[in-house]
Amino acid sequence: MLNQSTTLDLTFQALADPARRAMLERLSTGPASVSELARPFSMSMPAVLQHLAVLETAGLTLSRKSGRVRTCEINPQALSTAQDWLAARRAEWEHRLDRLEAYLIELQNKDQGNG
Amino acid sequence: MLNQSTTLDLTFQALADPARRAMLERLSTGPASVSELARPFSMSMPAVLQHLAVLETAGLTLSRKSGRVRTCEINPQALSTAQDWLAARRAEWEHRLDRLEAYLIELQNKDQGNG
DNA sequence: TCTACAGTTAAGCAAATGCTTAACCAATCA
DNA sequence: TGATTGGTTAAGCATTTGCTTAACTGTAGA
Repeated sequence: MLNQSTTLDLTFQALADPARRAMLERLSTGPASVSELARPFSMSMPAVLQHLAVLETAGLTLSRKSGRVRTCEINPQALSTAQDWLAARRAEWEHRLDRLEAYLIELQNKDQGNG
Repeated sequence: MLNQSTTLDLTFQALADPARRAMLERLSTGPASVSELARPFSMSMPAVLQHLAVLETAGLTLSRKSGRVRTCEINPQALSTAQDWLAARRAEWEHRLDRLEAYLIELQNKDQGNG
């Protein structure tokens, strides 16, 4: 098991490329072979393989080879680490904004009391 | 307004670096100056500036300069684009798994009927 | 068996990243 | 006014990334 920081590095890095996100979008509707994943792109096969390796290393996809066909699919546990991190950041600053708002309302009420 | 793909590229790319994530974590608890953000790192000032530029270009942070101090803060609208994309992917393949499960249960019931 | 298909490996290259040092500007403060 | 603080710019450099072409392996079908 890799540490949290490295997992996030690999995950966000993998998601930072439009070709890799397109592949993930395709895979999120069901498994696909390497050449099926390659089809929408005007990119050499080795380039596609490299993108798939990035996704798999990040733990976002899984693949198995049967005969001469390699079938790729989404790793069901994936994405959640990234989602969790984003949700945590969001929760923190929303909490802060809530407190700020509460403080400003409190100030306003005091002002009215003094007016 | 940039197109969706470019926004996602910049956002995920920005989030792919542990130093930038640490800065965002700090900022999610409230605004901070550049040198305050730099303090936890053994990194030159220009390096910190570059990380902050990446965050700001991705729209994840905002900053304003007053006197000689630049104050940075989270851009409240940020993160949501990334979160939305992740949530959509997740919804798609969970939907697919649900259908697969339903199909398998159906098969099982038919088998029992035939047994 | 021979041929085509699906995938893989290796080598190389241009551009992008993440960092450094050095020099510099502008706002405070003694 | 002169030193210090906070930030900025420019230039350079090693590494990584994303791609290419060329050569190759293993499987399947005629």
